[in-house]
Amino acid sequence: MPELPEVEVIRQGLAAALDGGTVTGIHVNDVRARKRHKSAKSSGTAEFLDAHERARDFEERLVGRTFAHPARRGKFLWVPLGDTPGFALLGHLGMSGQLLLRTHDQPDDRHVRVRMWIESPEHGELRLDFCDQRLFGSLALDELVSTHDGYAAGWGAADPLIPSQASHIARDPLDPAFSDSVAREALQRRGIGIKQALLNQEIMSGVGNIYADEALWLSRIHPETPANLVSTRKINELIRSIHQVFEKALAEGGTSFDALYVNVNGESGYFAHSLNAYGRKDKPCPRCGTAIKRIAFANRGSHFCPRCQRRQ
DNA sequence: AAGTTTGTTCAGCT
DNA sequence: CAGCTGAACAAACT
Repeated sequence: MPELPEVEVIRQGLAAALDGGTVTGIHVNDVRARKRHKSAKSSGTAEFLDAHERARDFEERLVGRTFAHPARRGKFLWVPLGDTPGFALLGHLGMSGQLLLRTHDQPDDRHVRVRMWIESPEHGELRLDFCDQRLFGSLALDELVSTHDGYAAGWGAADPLIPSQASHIARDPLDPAFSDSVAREALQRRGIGIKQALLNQEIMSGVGNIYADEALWLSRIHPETPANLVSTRKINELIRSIHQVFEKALAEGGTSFDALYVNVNGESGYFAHSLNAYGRKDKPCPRCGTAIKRIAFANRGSHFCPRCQRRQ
């Protein structure tokens, strides 16, 4: 369940260890963990063989390569290859993915799907383990393409180059090149519920189910209000609320952080935050005391205060 | 033991 | 083509 703040904490944690580091070895334990990786070569007919062939292609093309500085847009994280311009290791954590930095002698964590051995100029010999219980996350070696607006691709990115698989993702509210008016107009063009629009990463990125509920609670908007019926004033307030929940979570996530032990996962991260709406069904609204309501909406649970957040 | 939960992509509509 | 809906993916929970 990592959303933008959790992914950003991981990016910051990986930066010192990976920047300038060389991949001395790599092993894909579970071929499903890199389903985003598209082989450069044409592949076999059987899906099973195809997956293994692509896993081998991933290993072969990454071993011996050197990493540059990690970057992020929304929930997508990538590490450009310093010695192979135009390519980056791309990762998405899905719902349960973790990128763990370990020393060579540390015991295995659960669900290690891909392991890389790294020689880091700062920290010496390390392991980078991609762990994922539910396998919705994935790694890939991806090609870098130009950003649509010509600005640097995201946080940590120096160049206007973004992995092809993340190029359709909209900028997130913490991105220096994020535009409030572009995001507002994109939201107001849609007839779908405002919450559903927030979860669409092509309109604005980084927001998942939890922070969507929190930001809507903060700005007192009912999740099912059609996006095009939310006033400009309210949309502006909503964008400010998203900023606020992101910054707060980022500040909290960043404090308990150790460069050699990147272990930020959804669960422990969110537990540390004080949530006002998400997961608080039947508990009192911290603002007015009314019981928080939970509804199933677009195949997700939505939590809101029926008094503060009135339906339009 | 079937249902719930989560983010993204894609097929298939209007 | 743009916008939208629903299915699919995986596995640990209850």
